[in-house]
Amino acid sequence: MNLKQLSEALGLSPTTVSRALNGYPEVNEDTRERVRLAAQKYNYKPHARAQSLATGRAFAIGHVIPISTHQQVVNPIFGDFIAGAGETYSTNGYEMVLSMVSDSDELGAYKQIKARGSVDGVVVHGARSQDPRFALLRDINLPFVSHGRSSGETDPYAWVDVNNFGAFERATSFLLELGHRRIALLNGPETMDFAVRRREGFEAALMAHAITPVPSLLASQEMTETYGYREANRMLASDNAPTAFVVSSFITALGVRRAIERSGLQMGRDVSVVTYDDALSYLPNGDEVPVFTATRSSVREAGRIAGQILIDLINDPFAPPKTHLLEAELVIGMSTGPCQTTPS
Amino acid sequence: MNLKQLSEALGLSPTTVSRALNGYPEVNEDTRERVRLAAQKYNYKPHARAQSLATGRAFAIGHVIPISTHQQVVNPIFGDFIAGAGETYSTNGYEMVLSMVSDSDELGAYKQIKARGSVDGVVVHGARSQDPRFALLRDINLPFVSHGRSSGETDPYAWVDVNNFGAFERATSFLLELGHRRIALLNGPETMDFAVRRREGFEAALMAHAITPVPSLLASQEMTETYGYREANRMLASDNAPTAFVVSSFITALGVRRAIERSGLQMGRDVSVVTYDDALSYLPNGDEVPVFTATRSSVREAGRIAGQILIDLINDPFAPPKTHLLEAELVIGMSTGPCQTTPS
DNA sequence: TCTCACATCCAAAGCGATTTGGAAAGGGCT
DNA sequence: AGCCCTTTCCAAATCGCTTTGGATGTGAGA
Repeated sequence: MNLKQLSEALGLSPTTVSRALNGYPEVNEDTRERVRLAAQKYNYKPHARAQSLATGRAFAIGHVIPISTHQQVVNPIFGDFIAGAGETYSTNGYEMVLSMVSDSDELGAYKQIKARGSVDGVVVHGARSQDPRFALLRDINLPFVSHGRSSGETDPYAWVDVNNFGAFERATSFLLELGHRRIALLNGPETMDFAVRRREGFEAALMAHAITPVPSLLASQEMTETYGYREANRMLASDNAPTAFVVSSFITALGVRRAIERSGLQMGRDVSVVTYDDALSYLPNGDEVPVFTATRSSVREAGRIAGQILIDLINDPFAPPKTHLLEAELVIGMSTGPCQTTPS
Repeated sequence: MNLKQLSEALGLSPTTVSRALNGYPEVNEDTRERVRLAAQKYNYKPHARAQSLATGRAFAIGHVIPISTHQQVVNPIFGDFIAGAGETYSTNGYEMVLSMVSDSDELGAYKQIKARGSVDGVVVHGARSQDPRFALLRDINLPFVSHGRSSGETDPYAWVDVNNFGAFERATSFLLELGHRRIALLNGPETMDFAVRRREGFEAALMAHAITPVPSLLASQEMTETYGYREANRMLASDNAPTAFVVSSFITALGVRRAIERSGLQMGRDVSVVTYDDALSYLPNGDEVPVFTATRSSVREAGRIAGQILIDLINDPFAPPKTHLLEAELVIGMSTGPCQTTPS
């Protein structure tokens, strides 16, 4: 059933039917109601492609997901993020189109998306410190919102981000107050902007206690479970092992816990762990009482907000781009306790 | 730059330019080359929406991701699956459009997608045993491929699946051969077709050793980490605790390991675990030597194959629908060993 | 009665591609 | 030359919608 057929069935012109359904004022309310009922009865839905050709708007938003060319790792937070964004889209009548692209030809992917005209805007995933994508997107005039900030950027742009600096400063301070002095950081890859901010927050907290960070207690890699296991093992076996870990990802923290237990130690008593928790739906942090002490912020919520900011931007391209800084909350779990060893 | 502008720049008609680019024979090879070069020079890409309006094909494939209304869990395998499908799409010039929809109005989502004409076909995620989606999709004439089979279906349909029965029969047999007799199964929700097949494989192996399954050693829920922890804890604390676990998901297996270690036992020595492993990119099963003994099949590969099957089906709707059964391999890790306790 | 404003509806022209049905030019044959 | 067949190109219709610019009818005011 298309518009023409529907209009014939109603004895009206396509113009009137279109206007009735789109809420234009120049149509009688009785007629509008009649049209509405008929549309429902015949399950008429405007053909999206035709509609977008006529309006010049795609009513779709693109997500370009970079996949690291070498490691081929799909970021686990991605599912929950787009679930959040998807909620926003569906309530606003938008579709979501996805491109998985190896990060080497990501820029080309944006150009192509723009030329093909299949989306009204894009969400930039995994902002890096000096990120060439921002300049490109401005250049080709494609509205965007970024998940994560990019420190290199001077011009304003729309973003959603977590206060990574604050979260890691707080997590580290919490451990310091428990008496820990040798604290390790298992960070994400520092090509990512968020990872840089997290390290800075970590270091700021140490500095405030007059402690200089030890390079051997810093790691920065793709955040897998085995990464946590391997690095924690290495550090725990070293000469002066850390008494506490700050970890950038829940999954990596699972690996850290495995290493701790493999060493015959007990997490929370012998070694403390604070992890960042994206609140992934399939990785809840325990039931009533949290397993890990964690700085937590829902990535799904971030997705919801990002979607809304982008839609607002598309509707009003000349408004100043909105930004949203989420604060991570510190939840106390069973993975932290006072430092046992007397500081040397 | 659109087709008309490009044709004017070339001094040709839009018709000829279109034909040149689409490989039609009625155009001189020299002209074709000239057109090609100009298209490249101006970075001309056909406008996807216009193209699909004219051809009646969207060159896009839909994925409807059901989110369990109550628990709001996004299936973790989803990211890797669509990464695989995405590879196939991009090499074939297709886009991927995603809808996250709460499973209560999933059927409506398909109807809407069809009416809006934004995709040429859909991938059905998470096939259930009696699954109403198949009838609906046939009814509205929307090509589809299913990830997972549906036992209720009698008519042929396209699918990709893992030999779940075989994988769990094999895993269970492996444990039986190690001397285990009290074996627990932590399964996924048995509304899912794959979960039913897995239990059947598990039971078949037990039966072959003349063992009747014990209800208290069976669990069937959403496959989170805490689920594994909770259920394993409960079972290990019970009167006659299992000496081995068969687990339906890597993430759940992490919870099982946590429970084992919390009980002061050692995995692989005191209690054995075999898990199903979807080979998620961010959850590798150890480095060189696998942590878990596992039946493994890459869900990303499944995504690749599903995408190809669907595209083939779209190109030739009257061909018999293709199917693909993946075999899971059994990899031996450190989580299994001979049964220590003498059978009672 | 005539005029004007307003409410209500419609015909036709886009949007940017593909595709049908020729038209024009060139070459081979009688 | 005259005819026909190829080769090479093009004008115009089409896909399903929106939107511009009227057209028609009605009632109020003069």
